[in-house]
Amino acid sequence: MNLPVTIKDVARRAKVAVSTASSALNGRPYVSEKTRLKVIKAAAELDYYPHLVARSLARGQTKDLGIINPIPIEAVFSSKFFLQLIKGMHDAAFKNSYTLSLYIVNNEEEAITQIRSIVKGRSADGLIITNPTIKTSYLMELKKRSFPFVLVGRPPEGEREICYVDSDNVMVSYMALKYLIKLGHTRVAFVTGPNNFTFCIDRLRGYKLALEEAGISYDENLVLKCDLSEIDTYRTVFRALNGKIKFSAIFATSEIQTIGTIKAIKDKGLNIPADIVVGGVDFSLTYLQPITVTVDLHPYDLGYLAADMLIKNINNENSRKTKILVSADLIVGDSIPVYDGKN
Amino acid sequence: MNLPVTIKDVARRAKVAVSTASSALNGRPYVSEKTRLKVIKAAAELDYYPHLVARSLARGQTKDLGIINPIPIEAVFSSKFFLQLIKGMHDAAFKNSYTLSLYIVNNEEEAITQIRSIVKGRSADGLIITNPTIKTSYLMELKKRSFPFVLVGRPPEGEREICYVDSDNVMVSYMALKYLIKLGHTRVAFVTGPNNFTFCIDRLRGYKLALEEAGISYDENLVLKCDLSEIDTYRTVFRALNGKIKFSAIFATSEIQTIGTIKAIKDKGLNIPADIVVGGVDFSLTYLQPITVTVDLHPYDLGYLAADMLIKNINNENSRKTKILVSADLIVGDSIPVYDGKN
DNA sequence: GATATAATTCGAAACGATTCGGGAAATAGC
DNA sequence: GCTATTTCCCGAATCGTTTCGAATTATATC
Repeated sequence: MNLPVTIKDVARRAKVAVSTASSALNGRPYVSEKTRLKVIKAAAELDYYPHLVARSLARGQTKDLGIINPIPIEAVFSSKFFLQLIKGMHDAAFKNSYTLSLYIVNNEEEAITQIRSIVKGRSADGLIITNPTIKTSYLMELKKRSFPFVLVGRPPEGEREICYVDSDNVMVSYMALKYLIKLGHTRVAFVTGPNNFTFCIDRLRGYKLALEEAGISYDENLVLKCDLSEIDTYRTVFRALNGKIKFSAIFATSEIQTIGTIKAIKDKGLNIPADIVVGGVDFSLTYLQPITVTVDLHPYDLGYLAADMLIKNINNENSRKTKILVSADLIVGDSIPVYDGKN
Repeated sequence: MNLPVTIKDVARRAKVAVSTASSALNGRPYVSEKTRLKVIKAAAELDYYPHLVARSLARGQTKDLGIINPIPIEAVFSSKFFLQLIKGMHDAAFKNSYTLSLYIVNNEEEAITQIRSIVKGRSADGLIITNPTIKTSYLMELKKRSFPFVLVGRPPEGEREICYVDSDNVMVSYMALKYLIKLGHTRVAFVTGPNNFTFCIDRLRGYKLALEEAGISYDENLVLKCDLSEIDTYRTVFRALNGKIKFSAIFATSEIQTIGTIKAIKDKGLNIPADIVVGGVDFSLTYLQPITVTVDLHPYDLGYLAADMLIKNINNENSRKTKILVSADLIVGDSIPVYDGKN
């Protein structure tokens, strides 16, 4: 009992051909108003809903966008940045009647397998890849198959004609550093991630640039490299605070790292900003600890624009635009927003 | 150019029928070793990969599990609980060659629409619904269509024969409260969520039970209800700390609420546990503030078991088991684990 | 009222796999 | 060496849509 009702049943009940029923339900032209109503009525009476898989096969598109994040999810999942990024993507997708599939993978290797399966199995119409690294193999493959995809983050050096949405990452740290330097800090620790992430490369570049411009010599010891997780950041910063390299300010280059940094400082028993001045990225005052300066990357916009760009690509209305930079905003201490879950 | 290669191409190249090629590639019996190798070779040479949508249609199954969380994602997305829950589901799904689709919705209404689309459009083989509320309409619908689904959380009172995986939520708060009472606290504030979530109902029950057993009278004013977000918890607790109702300990009934609670206390300038004793759920010491007692719900297990149960349901090997309770563990202060991203 | 044109409707062929049933070929049994 | 089984392979049907072109009907034109 309770057999699934197909468009055939609808057609039969409305006494029209299957093709007519299909046209009627999809609002295509050349269907008289009379039969359209007849079909719609029949469909409603039967509680008909199209079989999405069958539709995908027939139309040659899934109306689904895949999201792949090739780094451990714990390094990303608990951040407001990622949350807002996803929300932005969701809204853009939803507006265009696309669905979002967030694929869970544990590392880059799994990500590559997953990408291959999606592309070759055609289970999504396009792909958004967040946190791209400098690895190019899978990008090449996507390009070769001309499968639509968009990066959130800059592609590896040398890769041309790859669509991406990114912050101007050089600018991000440049702005923040410039501000900290203006406040008189000459020794600013720089917390960042591994060098295979393009955004880490760029932000280090911005850091150096600001120092250079201010005539401050670059001290490699001030660069604290850790993986992108909160716990590793926490440990690294804690260790640095106990070390002999001194600094009066510290700047962390991602939301999660900012949080890890703050926690390390507090656990060390230091006061912010009395003992040490903190700068961060995407840090929002849900509560607690104000910091001196933060950079807002507008993750919602990044996500929205990425999904939107991808959809345009899929529909070949890309207008040749292959790159979108979302400008970041410097936010000084007392105007750091309270995060309340809204965008 | 670069036309997608189908099984037809493989069959042609291997000089066999399409059906034979299919059987060979799917490892079915009654294919001679010779032709099997021939087909596999041809497939490899052509870099063949099955069209997943077509396969789904033919097989009548998508091999995909949908996950729906009918509350705002910000109330869940940034928690380690949810992260581990998802990881558990992923691992169980992966092991059984299922894929996971995490649907992003903003509220219960959107969730219901989404569920309907998935069920009627048959775009997943089963559904995991987290954080179920007492609303029953969509559960009825799922049941009526006999669509496989599993709740993470207890179904609404009175709903029979619904599969679910849950903690023993009465026990969760009962245990914690009992411990706090043993420490001498008679006035314990209880931070919880709205009464339309089954787990909130149960945990309040456990709270009352522990009080009753200890002969402490229940004071409604000590129950701090807020929505499940960190910010609302923060505000509610902060307000309570400023109010005239006094309490020596406070227990928060979810990870996010625990965090919000701690932050409020610290911002209020109080010391934990000197000024106030804190108990929480799923709180892990990534850093910072030790608390007196926490309850570990084992979210990874919850997720794993939920996905596993769902898959069994889909394959009709459910062995009549409709309910799994994962027992929670009480963890006292100095043994609260450091969260490092592992399970 | 015949013809040209436009509006509808329909049947059939896709989409790319899987699966069922039947025949051909190989093996087994005696 | 003949029949009875297996084993193997194939063609055709199927999954539930959409879409293309042909066929039909209605409307417009003169």
